[in-house]
Amino acid sequence: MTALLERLSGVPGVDRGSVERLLDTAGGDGWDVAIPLHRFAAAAKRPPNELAAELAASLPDTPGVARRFAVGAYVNFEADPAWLAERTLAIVGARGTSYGGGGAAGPEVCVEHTSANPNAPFHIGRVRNALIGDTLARILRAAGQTVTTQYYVDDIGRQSAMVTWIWTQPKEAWPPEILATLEGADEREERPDHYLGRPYPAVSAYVKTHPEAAASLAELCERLERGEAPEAHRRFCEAILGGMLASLARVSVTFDEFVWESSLLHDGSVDRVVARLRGAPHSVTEANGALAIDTTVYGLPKEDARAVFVRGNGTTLYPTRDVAYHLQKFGRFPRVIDVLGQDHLLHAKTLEALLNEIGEARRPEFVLYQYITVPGGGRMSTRKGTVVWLDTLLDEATDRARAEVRARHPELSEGEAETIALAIAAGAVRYHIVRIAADKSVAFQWEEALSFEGRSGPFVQYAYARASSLLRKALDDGVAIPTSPSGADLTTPAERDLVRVLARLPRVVASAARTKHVHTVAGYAHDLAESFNRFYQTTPVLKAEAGRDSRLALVAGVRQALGNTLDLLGLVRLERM
RNA sequence: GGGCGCGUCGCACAGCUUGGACCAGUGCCCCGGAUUCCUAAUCCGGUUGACGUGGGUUCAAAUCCCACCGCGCCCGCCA
Repeated sequence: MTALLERLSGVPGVDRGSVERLLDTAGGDGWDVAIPLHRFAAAAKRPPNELAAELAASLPDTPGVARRFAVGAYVNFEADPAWLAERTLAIVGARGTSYGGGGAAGPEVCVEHTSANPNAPFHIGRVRNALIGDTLARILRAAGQTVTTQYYVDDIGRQSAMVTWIWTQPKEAWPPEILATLEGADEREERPDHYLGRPYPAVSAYVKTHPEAAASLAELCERLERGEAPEAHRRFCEAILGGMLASLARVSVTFDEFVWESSLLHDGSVDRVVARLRGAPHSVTEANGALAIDTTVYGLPKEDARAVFVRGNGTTLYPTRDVAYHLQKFGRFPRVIDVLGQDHLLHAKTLEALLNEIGEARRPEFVLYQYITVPGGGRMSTRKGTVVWLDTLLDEATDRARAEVRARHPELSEGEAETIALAIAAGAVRYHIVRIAADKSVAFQWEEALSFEGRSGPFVQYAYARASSLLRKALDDGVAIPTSPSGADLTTPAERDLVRVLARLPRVVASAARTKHVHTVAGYAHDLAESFNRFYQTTPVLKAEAGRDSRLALVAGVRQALGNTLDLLGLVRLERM
């Protein structure tokens, strides 16, 4: 390949990068790499077919390349399968759990994701943020970067204030329509996010039509901002947040740090942002005393071209506080990534404008995702009864997985079966959401989300379990797993294909880390599992008449890669299922 | 009205960043097969496509550009 590069480098208009990119072309019939020469031929003012034939004939032999030949305007290379198998398995064996990752460390990065208001349980729409963010963090870590994940807890805004507002009133004083939301609920049986979150939608609707309630809520908001929150407020926030985090823990999502919005008010950093925005180039004062930035020059799609950063009553807004939060992040991390829903796009643009206004040159990188909608279309709504709670989905998935595990493995203890069922349920849900590109909206469908077959998390987990069982059996039989196979044994179509997919993992991880497209890793996981299943189905290993050791080594390598891929996706490795 | 995103078999997705073996790949569904043998949550075979529409650039377009159509979200002194 190097020789090819050198030959082409003599051609005017050809740069090394454009040749290297072509090397990722997928393998086809009889070839592993195909280089189209049209563009080089054009630069050299030669017919492409002629150039291809000449190069194919004149390139020096390269280790690992079994054959090269010209077809039309393409030069094709066929890898030596034995060489590829030995080399790939040697690398997998040497890298172990870090196979697929590595690379340059890069700057320390902060990934902020989820940051859902502590006012209600997670529904599966909200959880998309957490799963994209958590998976991205895993991929970046695997790629060699130092990652800190942060959850920004909004304990200042109206959402969390509504919870405190209603719960600090005696129940006798609750409006009937709000009280009704507690019907049939038992505080001792429901987690705090579910129980305390019950009245929220009703409260939200109520204050829209009852001015005195709205005024009372506004007063509470002001108190929160002044640092005069009722003692119970933090308790409610923590209780609900705790419940929400318990949901996320079921799908293996955890956080390194939590940043409470109130802390930015109390340490004066929000005040400093306000002071800097006051003196900003496009700062304006509105009639009622509110402070804003005239965003005309930024072309934001806002009708009045105003980004208000202090209300008429002197309190601040979410964008103002978010500037303070980002300055804090910039102070600690050279690189900052925010995972945001599509509805926050304008906020992201506003944030950039505000940062520009205070002369801050650094910017966060945004990962935007589209919503998960309900089958009939539209967002999930508690009032319309179209909400699917993460916990409900996981419970149902666990029930189904449990039944399947018990049917397959009656010998397992209840505890073992439960552990496996939980892992399968979580795997199905995680995979189902993260397999789709972030910029696609998803119409949620129960049966799809609960599928354990085909392109699913359990499919990948199953392939891993099969590989594990096979190796376990080998060890039980006293067969050692060899570390260096003979590639010459691994030449059936199923083996060659499996080796090729196995060898692809490092490129997949590097690409996913660069583009922040986490779904590509899910796609790869399926490809590898599928390729392994095909091999498994068609190729005897333990009972192989010849080449058993090499096949065992291949299985060990694939198991390693499958396991690493499961880690990247946050799916539990199961040794049996 | 303005901004952003999406539009690929019946359904759900991949491929688009970096045009090239894509006369387009995967899963589900449907039909037919495979288990004396390492887990059948598997595998094999079959059926299914105007890549939203129209134009442009190019030797070459699902991929890049323009327009239009459809869908989603946003355009708050909410977050």
